[in-house]
Formats: sequence, C-alpha cells, structure tokens
Amino acid sequence: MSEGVEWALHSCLNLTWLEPGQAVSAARLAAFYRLPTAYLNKQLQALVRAGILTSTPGPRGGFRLARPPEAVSVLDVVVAIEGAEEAFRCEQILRAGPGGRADVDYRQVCLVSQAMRRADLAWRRELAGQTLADLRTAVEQRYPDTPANTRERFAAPLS
Amino acid sequence: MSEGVEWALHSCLNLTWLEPGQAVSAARLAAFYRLPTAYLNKQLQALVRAGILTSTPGPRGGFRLARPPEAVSVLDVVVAIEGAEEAFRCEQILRAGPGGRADVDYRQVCLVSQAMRRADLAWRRELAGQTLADLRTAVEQRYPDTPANTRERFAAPLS
DNA sequence: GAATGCATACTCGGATACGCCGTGTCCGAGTAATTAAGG
DNA sequence: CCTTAATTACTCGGACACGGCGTATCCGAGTATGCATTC
Repeated sequence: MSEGVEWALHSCLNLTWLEPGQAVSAARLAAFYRLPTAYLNKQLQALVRAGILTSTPGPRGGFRLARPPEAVSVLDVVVAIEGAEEAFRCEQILRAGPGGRADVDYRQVCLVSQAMRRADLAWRRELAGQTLADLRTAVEQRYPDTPANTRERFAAPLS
Repeated sequence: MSEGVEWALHSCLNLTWLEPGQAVSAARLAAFYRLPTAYLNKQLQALVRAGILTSTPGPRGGFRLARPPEAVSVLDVVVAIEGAEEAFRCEQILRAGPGGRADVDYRQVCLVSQAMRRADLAWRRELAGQTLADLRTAVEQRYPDTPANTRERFAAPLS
C-alpha cells in the first residue's frame, strides 16, 4: 500500500481540529511531520478529487475538510489515495484452462476469487466502520492536549 | 497484490487432486493455464521455502503438497508469495511531529496505525479461515468433473 | 538371469535483464489580500 | 474618509525525472531413471 495513505490520514485528522472556515496550506501540513511539501500536495489533490477536502488558492488559502468528520470514513481516505480496485485482481486464468469459456465472467464464478473477495470485503467493512470523528475523539481522550497543540502549531509561523 | 498469488492458489488447488506420492513438474502446472513456465517456477519455489510444497528433481520429479489440504490455509499461500508484512506499513511519522519521542513505538501507540491493523487482522482472519480442502470440496460440489479432468490433464503428454 | 556401473534426460534453483508504478520535484496559472491613489 | 483599481505575494494544480519492485527469462547443478555391460 502506498505511503501516502498514512500522510493523508494524519493530515485529515489534523484538519479535524481546525475551527470552521479556516484553511491550512500544504506547506504547513507538510511541516507538521517534516514531509516533502510538493509530494504531500499531490496526495491532498487526490483527496480533493475524491470530495473529501476542498482547496482554496491565494493568500490565506489552503485545504479544509469538505464534509463533517462524521461523514468521512477511513475507507474513503484509503480509496481516494489507493484507488477503488481491490487488492487481489482476478486475471481469470481459468479462461485459459481446460473447459474455460470466454463468455463467462470468472471474477464472479471462480471460487478462489470469491474467497479473496470475502477477505477484501471484511477489510473494507472494518475500515468503513471508523470515521475521522471516531479517530478524533479517541485521540482527544488519550491525549487531551492534542487539539490545542495542533491549532497552535498551525497558527505559528513556518520556522 | 502480486499476480503470483492467483497462480499459486490455483496451482495448489490442482495439486490437491493429485494421488498421493505423485508429483507434477512446473512445466505441466504452467501449461494448465498457459502461464510462463519459468516465472511460475519462481512462485512455486516460494511455496517450497514456506513449507507448503515439496520439490523433487530429476525425471518423474516435480512439486507436491507438503501437508494435507486441511492444514494449508489460503492465508498461508498468500503470505508465502507476498510476504508477512501487513499492507499498511506505519512509518511512524508521529516521531517527526510535535511532541514526538524517539523511544516510543508508534506502530503500537498510533491510533491510525491501530485502525489499519484492525482491518488487516480482519482480512487475515477471513483468509485463515479457509483451507485448500474447503476450496477443493466447494469446487467438487459445483463442478464434479474437475478432479478427473485435472488428473487426466496432468497425465496427458505436453502437447 | 541378476547385479552393477554409466550415460542420459529431466527436474529444480538461483542469477540475470526489462518495464511499470510509486516517489519525489519543479514551475506556471489563478486568486485573494494589500496597498496606493483618487474622489 | 470611502471607493476603486492595480499590484503583489501566496496558493494550488498539473507536467516532468528518478528509483525500486514486480515481471519475465535463461542457463547451470543435481538427481532418478533407463540401459548397456559384465559376472
């Protein structure tokens, strides 16, 4: 899995603690974890295309959440970065086997494919069950200073 | 995910229908689905290293299952090909963040990492719950001719 | 006829290239804030 | 003092290189087989 998923999840989580109507530039989000600015920007663009973030250019511009944190699941973020295709891609090798027919969709019929799909669905179900709001509250409960620290860090000038 | 997983699963399933003590060469296994012989051989070697198959060189040699099909889970095959690392690899970017400590293992502490790990465990649990024997019986129930066809195909000369 | 040694053909196994996607970087188009000028 | 228009600086967005891993292939080491030879 791409490394951008980790960056995107942490960045979205940080944006959760922003006061409404405020935006954070890619440079500030990158400085938070000492990440390469331009590459993080690329990932954030994917989140914008997925409708998770909105971007505003110009001074005082940047990124903010497009939806309330309760409406953004972890799966949404993962799919925005990694794409919607499942990890196991059935190439339908049964077609080339004995008795293989070209008019059959072996992605549905092949029992191996079905087994892998079941696992993939379980994975997606687990990720879809957690939202950014869940993560936020969990972090706040364990590290109560995080919201204030994050806001302060975003307000401070770029060293 | 690597394409070799599909090849390995189907090949192991085919080996399931072999009579005990018999081996099939990589060339025959590859011809079954018109796969590149040398590359499939590479995947089969990984299965041997994982203890799923045993290989015997020389004439009448080849590959066979090292364990009964009930003792080989789909997860075993996937891990043999893909490796044991989980899909989401936590790079511990929290270390570079504000208040990050170098002596903390953020793979255990980070809540994002935990969420991804939960999903990964669900995926693995689903794959570990199905064995080659389960797949074999499911195929036999839906396509009763498969065992005989497979054995015949393996016995016939390489066209 | 049986045993033995040898030549043979077949098998796996690892070492060796090619190509694609993830990683990383850069510069330009566009916009909002700022400032200065004018009424 | 208020309005307005040009300037400016800052932002995102897409286009451009580099490297690592999956993909694919080949050839050599090793072995069980089959055969020829000998007793």
